[in-house]
Amino acid sequence: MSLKRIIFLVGPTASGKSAAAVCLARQLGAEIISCDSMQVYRGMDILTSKPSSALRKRIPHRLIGFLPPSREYDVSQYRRDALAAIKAIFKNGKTPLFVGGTGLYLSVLVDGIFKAKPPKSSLRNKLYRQAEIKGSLYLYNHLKKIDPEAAARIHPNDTRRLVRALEVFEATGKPISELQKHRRGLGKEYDIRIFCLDMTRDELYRRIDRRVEGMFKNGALKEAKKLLALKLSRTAEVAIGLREIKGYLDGLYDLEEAKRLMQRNSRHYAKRQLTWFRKDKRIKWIRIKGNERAGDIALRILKEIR
RNA sequence: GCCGAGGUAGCUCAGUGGUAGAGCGCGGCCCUGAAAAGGCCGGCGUGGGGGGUCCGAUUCCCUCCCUCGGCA
Repeated sequence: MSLKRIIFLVGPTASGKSAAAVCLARQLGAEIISCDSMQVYRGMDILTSKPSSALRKRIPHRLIGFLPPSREYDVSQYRRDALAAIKAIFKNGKTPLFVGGTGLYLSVLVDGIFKAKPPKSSLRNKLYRQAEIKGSLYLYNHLKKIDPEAAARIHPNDTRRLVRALEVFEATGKPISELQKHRRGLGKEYDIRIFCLDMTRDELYRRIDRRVEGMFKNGALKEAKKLLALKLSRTAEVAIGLREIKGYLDGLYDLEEAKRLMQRNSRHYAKRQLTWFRKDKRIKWIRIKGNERAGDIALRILKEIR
């Protein structure tokens, strides 16, 4: 018996995933599941370039805009929700097609995550306070004693990961490096195909600049104002665009500068995404030329699948 | 045309008689419960062109070119 198939279409921001995905989904008889840490939030539409309602009418999309931006959300919850979505799609007799640019979400699905209880904010806060008072090196040296393997992989300045490793140890009594070895992802049970859209850096950066330009024409400022008035979750509040526009609203610089910063930060983000995808050798790269149309891109991917 | 200031990294600029830095940009990388986050690494350079002095010039001298101010 052959394994059921799950397709992933990933790529840096502004590479044209959404449109290509809908074309591909039609050809495949697939339904789309978003693989994006920001598009889960309601009311963050322009800033996250959610697929248009026209696209979403053509093919069902899941895990988009279903959470208030005040709600905390993380990889583990995403995994749970994504697995449920996969189940539902198979039940419909369709193929799940994941589309998005959040590399961590992708690998947690494919490679799994170790089981753990949700982090306790009291413990986490305590560790951050320690880092602030005694410096992250203090945390690092502590980690080195209890989990040298993890310490070897984490840089002494990477407070976030140091805190996570220590918090896991305090909560479970086991080193995180040990727990991380026990992961089980979709890769074992399904036929996983991963495609990444790719183009020259110049072309990608041009698209990013254009996209940000378009966001402002479509009301990014108004959307950001509305969001900034809310109490945002830790994830939602760091969406590209919010900090930059807040600076403008606070009178630190003009709107042009806010736009420039958004473009630059999006470029940096895209670069990090590419680094992440590059190291995953399972990925099949789809090199896009000039202004290749979504339908043609989908066709090329289809050919690879069959 | 004359006077003044200046031409050094993609940009803005610092510095030195022993082949050059900083910030930003840019490039590479790490990453598994905040990931559009967080962290690490890298100077990427015919020092405007040509000539001279000197063991040695980006630095001193001459000349040409260019830019910006002022006077015409």
